[in-house]
Amino acid sequence: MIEKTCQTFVSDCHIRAAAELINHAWDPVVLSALRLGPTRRNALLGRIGGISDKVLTQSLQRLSAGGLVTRLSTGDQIPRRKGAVYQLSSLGESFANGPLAQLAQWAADNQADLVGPSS
Amino acid sequence: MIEKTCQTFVSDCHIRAAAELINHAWDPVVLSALRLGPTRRNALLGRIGGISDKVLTQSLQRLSAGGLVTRLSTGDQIPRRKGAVYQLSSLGESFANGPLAQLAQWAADNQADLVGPSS
DNA sequence: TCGCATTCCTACCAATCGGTAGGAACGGCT
DNA sequence: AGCCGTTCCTACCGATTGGTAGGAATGCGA
Repeated sequence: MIEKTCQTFVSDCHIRAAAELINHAWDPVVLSALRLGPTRRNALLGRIGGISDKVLTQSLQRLSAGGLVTRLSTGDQIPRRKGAVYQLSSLGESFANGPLAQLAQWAADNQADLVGPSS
Repeated sequence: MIEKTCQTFVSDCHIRAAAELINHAWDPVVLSALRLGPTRRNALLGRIGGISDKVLTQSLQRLSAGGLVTRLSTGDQIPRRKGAVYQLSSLGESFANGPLAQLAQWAADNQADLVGPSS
């Protein structure tokens, strides 16, 4: 999908690559929440208000597969462990502290001018 | 939806507001394409490869409703005019040249480390 | 006046996303 | 051993997204 669209509009085809990282509603929020440091799943559920159990799991899986988030199994690699901890990878950190932080900053600055669908 | 989730994780709830602007796959691409200047609909269709007619229309409507894009009716306000031209509003320009450009830049810099779903 | 390109809309359709509900595997505690 | 909290999965559901196809309205040129 990406390769094909890159034949035109070459200079900005990176936008599509980056957009896929944040195309899911909760992914940016999860990444932002992880900026506060390594966090357990359940702590994320509480810190992020309104996210459902399943979606958080899927989001973490997506972000892990994309290399933005690392799962620290406290003991071994067996899933469904209790003490699993998620943290930003170096790539995820550069993303969350870079463009994502800029995005949030811009939204904060232009809050008054934003016409959200729910306001 | 936003108001409720903002009760927790307040400092970064702006991320959700900003995320809604780019939650649709093609919106960031359209905004990027408009950075090159006021463009007619059909020119956008050609410049952006792979986007469908309907989706571009919807994207432009969304972005216009959000105040990021302005539609310049060459003559009057009647829709379905031939010479309609779209351009970034000042808000859209600050968004496209700010966080969106940063996003693209980051994606270009980290291109090698990105594991896209289609690669 | 007759096409023709352009803009935009309206069905449909498949795929996906987020949500709820229920349950399974694992660890910790008593 | 028994119970509970945590992590994660599955099955279903409604809503939304993006795509295709077809058509309507407008303006332009032959």
